[in-house]
Amino acid sequence: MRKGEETRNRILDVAEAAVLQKGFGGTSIEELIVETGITKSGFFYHFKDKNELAKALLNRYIENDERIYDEIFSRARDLMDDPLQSFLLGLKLLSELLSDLPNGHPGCLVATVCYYERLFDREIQETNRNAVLAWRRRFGRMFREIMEVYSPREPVDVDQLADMVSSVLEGGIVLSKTLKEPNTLAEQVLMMRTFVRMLFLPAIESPLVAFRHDQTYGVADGRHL
Amino acid sequence: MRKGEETRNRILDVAEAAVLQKGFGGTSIEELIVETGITKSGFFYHFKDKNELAKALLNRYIENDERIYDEIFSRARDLMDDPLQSFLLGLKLLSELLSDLPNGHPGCLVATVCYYERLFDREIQETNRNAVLAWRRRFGRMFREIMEVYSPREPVDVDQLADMVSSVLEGGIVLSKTLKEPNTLAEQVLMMRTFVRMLFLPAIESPLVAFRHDQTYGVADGRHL
DNA sequence: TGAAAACTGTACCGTGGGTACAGGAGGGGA
DNA sequence: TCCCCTCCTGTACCCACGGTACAGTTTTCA
Repeated sequence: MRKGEETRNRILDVAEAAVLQKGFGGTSIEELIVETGITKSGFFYHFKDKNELAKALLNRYIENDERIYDEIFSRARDLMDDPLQSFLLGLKLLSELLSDLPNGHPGCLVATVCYYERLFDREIQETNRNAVLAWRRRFGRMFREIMEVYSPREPVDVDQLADMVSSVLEGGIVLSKTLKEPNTLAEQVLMMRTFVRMLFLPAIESPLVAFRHDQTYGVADGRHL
Repeated sequence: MRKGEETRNRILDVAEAAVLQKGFGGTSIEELIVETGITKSGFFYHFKDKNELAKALLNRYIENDERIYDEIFSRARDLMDDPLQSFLLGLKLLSELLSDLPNGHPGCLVATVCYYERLFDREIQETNRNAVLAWRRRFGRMFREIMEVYSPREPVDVDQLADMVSSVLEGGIVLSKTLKEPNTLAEQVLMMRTFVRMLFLPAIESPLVAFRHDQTYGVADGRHL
């Protein structure tokens, strides 16, 4: 029971690293069992086929991903009361976490599955879709909270704004990996942060601001940091 | 000569569609020759191995990609003299082109290669890297032109800003494909457009703008965190 | 100590990537 | 007319890999 879980996780660890580098099709079960130090029979004891492995891999990845976002943004929430400042801090923390990764971000399994879709069953595709929708809900929720206090400088759709966070992350990973510039991803997150800050905070703080906006409480909150 | 080119292109067409749906590892030469209506020997007459196919595929894709951007942004340049307005129009045209794709964007080969890197030789990885660098140069050039006329509301690094256009495109493709929402990609491009507009255009057009700008620039910017 | 869990070992099958090579159709130039 | 070159087809074969089947062995833990 205990032992089984452990071996299973070791396989998943090895598989995840391999899949993110070579894709599912490029990762052979053979190499996984060699690196894990298990036999072929042992492998198929844990996963009845490659699709089953993919399913477990994706679910584990998504859970872990969610956990990380939970931690970061709840920590940011603890440090900042204002929803905007808290979100901005969250993006900062995220970018720091990303730039601390020694070899850069290894890649996103959601993207890997996206570019491999046809070979998986519907269940995996649905899981993947739900993961992206969860991001949308997560960031959407945060932006809605922000909008209860601040009004955006330009009209934006909350879901589209939330999606942009995901886009920049996914795209940043692709750029970072392709360019072999580990820092590019973190920089992109900070660019997104700039966008959000600019969207909700008035650029200049001066008494004149009050004349521009009906509501000025956002200004006061934004100033003290 | 003529005939050979034609067959070769037919193979590439079939291969591109397949690879974008299933990745390189998930695409078998067998299916390509069936769909192209050619024999295995015929296939290997044109491409000595799968790596060679990938190389041709990627080069063709990148060329085509560059051509599309050239067309869009040079058309925008013809219609608008101002570099900012021209760029904003370009993004609008791009988003329209993307939302006109009947089944959504089929996927980006650069991303596919990125998530498959280890199985290709250095040459392909370099080609891919150069493609992303070309995007950076392209958009960077445009932003530099813009900055000769407009000053950004917040300090930004030109390359990072240029990369963000690529990020949003790549990420938007992933989201769009995964969610099976063809329009999401076009919406993301428009969000990027909003960002650029907000960054360079003053939000409110009133005599106060000029006044505020000189006086208090920088107070609101990133001192926090 | 005994049953269930967690494997190992062996043998086998089909598919796919890839090689080798012989040969044929068709067009274009000498 | 002939020949050569391009563009293929056909056949045969090799190995790697995914996957199945199943018998046997060790480890764990209740």
